[in-house]
Formats: sequence, C-alpha cells, structure tokens
Amino acid sequence: MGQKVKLSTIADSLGLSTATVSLALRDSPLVADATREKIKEQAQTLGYIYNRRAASLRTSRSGIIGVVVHDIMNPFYAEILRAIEGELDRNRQTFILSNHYDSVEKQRNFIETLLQLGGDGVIMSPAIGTPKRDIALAEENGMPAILIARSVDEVDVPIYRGDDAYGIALATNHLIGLGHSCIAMVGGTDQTSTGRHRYQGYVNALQKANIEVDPDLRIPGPRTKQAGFEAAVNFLSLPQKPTAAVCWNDLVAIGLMNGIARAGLVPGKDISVTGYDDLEEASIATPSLTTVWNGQAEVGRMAARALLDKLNGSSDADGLHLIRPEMRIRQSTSPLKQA
Amino acid sequence: MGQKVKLSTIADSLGLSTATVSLALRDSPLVADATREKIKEQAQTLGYIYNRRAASLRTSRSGIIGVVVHDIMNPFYAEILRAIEGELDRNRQTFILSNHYDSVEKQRNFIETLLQLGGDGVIMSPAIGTPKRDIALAEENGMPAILIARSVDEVDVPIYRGDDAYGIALATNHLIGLGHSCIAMVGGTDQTSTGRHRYQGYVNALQKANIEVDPDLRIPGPRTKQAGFEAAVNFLSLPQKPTAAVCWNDLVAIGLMNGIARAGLVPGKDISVTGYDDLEEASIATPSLTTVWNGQAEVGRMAARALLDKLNGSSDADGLHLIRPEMRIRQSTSPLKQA
DNA sequence: CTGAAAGCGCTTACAG
DNA sequence: CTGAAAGCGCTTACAG
Repeated sequence: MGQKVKLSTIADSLGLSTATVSLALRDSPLVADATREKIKEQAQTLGYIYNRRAASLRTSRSGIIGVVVHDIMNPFYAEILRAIEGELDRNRQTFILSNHYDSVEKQRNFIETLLQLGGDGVIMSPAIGTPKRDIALAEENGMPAILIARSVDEVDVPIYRGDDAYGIALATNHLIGLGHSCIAMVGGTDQTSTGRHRYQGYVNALQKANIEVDPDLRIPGPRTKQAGFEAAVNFLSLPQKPTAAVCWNDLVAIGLMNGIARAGLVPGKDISVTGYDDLEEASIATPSLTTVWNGQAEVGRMAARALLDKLNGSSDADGLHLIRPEMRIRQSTSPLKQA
Repeated sequence: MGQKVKLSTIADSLGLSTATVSLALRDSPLVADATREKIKEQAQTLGYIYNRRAASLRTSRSGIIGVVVHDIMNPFYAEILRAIEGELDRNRQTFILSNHYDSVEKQRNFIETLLQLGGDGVIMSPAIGTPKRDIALAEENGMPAILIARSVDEVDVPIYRGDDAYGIALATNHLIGLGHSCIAMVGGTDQTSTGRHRYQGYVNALQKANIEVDPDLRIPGPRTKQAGFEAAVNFLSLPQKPTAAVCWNDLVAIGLMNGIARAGLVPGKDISVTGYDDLEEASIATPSLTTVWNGQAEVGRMAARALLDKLNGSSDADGLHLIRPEMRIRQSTSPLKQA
C-alpha cells in the first residue's frame, strides 16, 4: 500500500497547485509544455493512480456503461457483446456486464447498481416481463438506455434488433421451396416479443403457400443446444411425421441435429433443419447449418454507437431500428425425398 | 432528471441531519426504529439513489471486483465466470468483466481502470507473457489479485487451477488402455503454463507405457472449435496414421470430430478422440465426448471465496491450489480396431 | 500560464 | 439517540 499518491502529492513535490497538475494530466492547453512534461514525469515516477470516483463525483460522468443481457454465455449474445466491446473500447469507456437470466428483479438490481456507480448509460436486452417503469428508472435518473434484440412495449428509446418475422419467413420459404410441407417449428416462447414475431413469421409463410397450419407442429420452449437435443425425441414422435424443422435458433438446430443423428437418422438428408442467427459455429456444424444471418455484430455496433452519440448530445436514434436478416444456405437442408 | 435527491434532501425534508439519515439507511442500531422507518419511507418516495462514488471516496471500499480472462465467450471461461458470479452476487459485490485476448497491454489497461475505480480486488486468468510487475501493480495499490486457470512464475498470490499434467495423463492412459499406441496431441501452445503442463502430461503417460514419443504427432495451436475443425486435415494426413487424438480441450475435440466426420470417417469408431474440461456441451456432442472434468465451477467458486476472504482480512490462501481432474468416459473413444 | 477556494455527496469520529 | 463539522480526491470557475 504505502500512502496514496494523489494530485496534491504531485503538486507539493513540484511546488505547484493541484489545479495545474489536474489540467496538465488531462492535456489542457492552458498549461505550459515544460510544466506539463515535468508533471507527467513526476506522476509516472510516483506511481500516481487517477481516482475516477473523485473525478466523477465532481463531473458527474463516470465513463462506465452497463450492458445486461439474458446470458452472456449464449453465443448469440456473446457475438453482440464482442461488437459492443470493440466500439466502447475505442471510446475508452469501461463496461460492466451482467446476466439477468430473465429475472426482472435481477435486472432492476443491476440498473440500480449502475445508477449508484454513476453509469453513463445502459444497453439492455430486456428480461421477459420488463415493465416500462424499469427503463424509465434509468432514463429519469439521467442514464440513457438502448434496447437490443428484444422490444418493450410503449417505450421510446432506441431499439436495435433483427426483423424476426421476415427472417423466419425466409427460412420457412426456403424449406417450402425444397418441397417440404410438413414443417415443424422447434423452440422459442410466446413470452418474448422475439418469440411471438418468429412464430408469426412461420405461420405467415405457411399460409401464403396455402399450407395448413397445424398448431401441434409447434414444439415451444427450447432455446439451448441441450434443450434442442432433448426435443428431438418429441420431434421424431410427432404423428404427422414432419420432414423439416424450422428452429428457434442455431443452438436449438444443432442440438436437434445431434438428437436426430443419435436416433439413427441423417440430419440434412432424412430431415431438413434450419437454424437462426448464423453463429460462428453454424458453418462448422455437421452437417453445416442452413440458417438466417441475424446481424449480431451489426446490432452490437449500432447500439453502442447510438449510446455514445446520445452521450454526446445527439438523440435522433429513438425508436425501432430493424436489421434485415439474410438467408445462408448450407448442408442441413435438402429437397424433400419422394416417398 | 429533475434535481438529484441526496442525503441532505431527505434530511432537510424531515428536519434531520445527514448523519442520521446516512446511519438509518445503513440500518445502524444507533438510530431509533421510528426514525429509521420514517427515513426509509421518505427515501423511497423521493426516489433516492445512493451515490456509491461518494461513499467509496470516503470509505475507500467500492464493492467492485474485476474479472479478466482470455475470452468470456469461450465456454470454459464462461463456466468459471458463472460460478464467480454466483458467489459474488451472494455477497452483493458488483463485478466488472473484461477479455484480454492474451494482450498484456489490454490486461494492464484493465487493471489500471479497476484501480481508478477503486476496485476491491481482481480475479484474473493471466494473459500470455504477463510480467509479475503487472500483478504487483494491483497488489501494491491495495487491490488483491487471485489467479485462475494459469500460473505466473514467482508470484505468491492465490492460484486456483486444475492439475493439467495429471488430467491429460488420465486421457492418454485411457487411450493406451484401449490399445491405442499411435496417439496424436492436437492443440495447445507452449506459451502458457497450461500448454506446457498438458503436453508434458501426455509425454509422461506415453513414456510410462514404453511408447515412443514422436514430436511430429503433436499438432500445436488449435484452441477453438473452428481451429480443431480445420486441424482435421492435418491430422488425417499425418504419415503415421494415428488412431486416436488427445485434444487440448473439448472445443478442439468437437471441432476435430466434425472435421473427421466431414472426411467420411466415424469419430469414436474409426478414430478415438478425447477432450478436456467436460463442458456442458461435451455430453450432447455426437458422439458424446470422452473427456476430463476440469472443475470449472470449483475453480470459480473457490477463487471468488478466496478473494472475499482476503477482503475480510484472512489471507491464508496464498499459493497454488490444484483441482484434481477426473475422467469422464463416453462414446468418442473405443478399443483399437485390429487391422 | 498558475493558484486559492469551493463543492461534488457521502461517512465518521466527536460532542452532547 | 441525534447533530455539526471535517474530509475522501478530484475539477472548475474565478482571480491574478
């Protein structure tokens, strides 16, 4: 430890005032070059550590940005976070990460902690059931919020996410184009906006192709590889014998393919499977996964940019910004085999 | 925004002093019950937000703990982080996460930022080439450090990691026991302590079984699924035609199996493959992965505990703590086929 | 170009 | 059981 080196330590040792030292260390042009150099050198040799708490107490800007998502370990969020990190790093912001695991309470605790630390802003993929007052809590205390991946009704902050209904329709149409008509939808939940949009997109595509929608072909729930794997049993025992599955995301699709393979069938040949997100992993799965690119990196980058812009005074990013998904056709889908 | 509600706002509105309000909000027994209740109610209605920067400036304790690892998106670290998170949450500490991507500079920046924020401690999986002075930087400024997963020479802080040499020998012996003698080692690097220990463990096991060690059977480098997938080409074209692969970790093993399958061979039957870590994913891979449990959750939990204990004054955890790995036998390994 | 002084919002002895 | 006052380490007008 030793005794703390602070501005006044440097100032005293050089016979200057703390005001001058403070200005010099932040490269103010008010300080003479020679003085500045001398001060910086001294700071270095004394091992001075800038106290951001003290500074931010004074300036009420902390350089801290919070990010809270369902689960940072989920590769979907991980890819978004990587993009956010890149953007914030470039702007020398510290970011604090948290999972809410879809607990509104955990999410609120995080927002409160962030406020206590004087966070400059927050990027969040809201937990299921997030009330708008939780977002208002941040905004009203001067901490702007940006939403990613999911919407919250009646909230007018910037939102960045993929166009889910459009994207899932791409996948469904792809399968219909290959001749499939008995197509199951595996995974997702009506409790999130994303879940509702994706199911709706699937239903729309079927109807447009005059294929009857059978609610029993929906296996709701799975959102992870493990759950997709376990869902294979249900999927394979559906009385309608689907020949294809539109999956909630890549994780579910990969899990489902593993489950199908375990049962002795060949995914991509016996059963066509589509994913969603186009994770890095999708292209190295076996078979490589036909999926829908969902622009994780775009979402992360744009959300971070929007927040930084907002902190710098501009605020024209409010409202919904949809990323347009794109089809990625690989080996996990193939034309319907004639019986 | 409105004007900020602070202690004095509450104090003034109730005709009390800030000292009393401060004590009441932190449940000091010095304050009369009735007064405390009144104060808490008022804080609630005014929407008071505790200013931790101000408090920590005074107390020099921030409730912030930093965690920096190679890559939080790597499931190995993700599983450790999950355990750390659980332990810190329980103790109402905020944790700040960062990747260093094996950049010593990025890691040092993080440590400095943490010091500036008044971090109470740091848990780190040190970047390749971390000099001991970077750890000293934290320690000397009153921020204790705990190492996980990797060691740094000549540093006497607590270290929690698996016993890599022992663990990889378990995997190697398992394959030898199945009759394999031409066993490749895929992935890892001599630049980390972990990499050196694992290769050494592999070499030791072979020598003990009187199997000649062929350096060409080592394919160094891969540490990700993608890299493991790509390494399959090299692996399959080795002139010695190995019948088994000891992989650096589960990710490499799963990638390698995918690559092997892509080449028309059946992993687990034609080629035996072992992983390392026993990620959640290992058991749902196809074939399910024979691997070595590496105690990620243990490491995370113990490291967090050690740090919290240290912050509370005890410090008997210095030095190396090895978690003993265990074999998990599944479907990706099988007896050597007789030619 | 540099310095003296106030203040950011808390907590903590110290009095009473 | 409650209050007055100092101080944590900065930054920012304001003077000179």
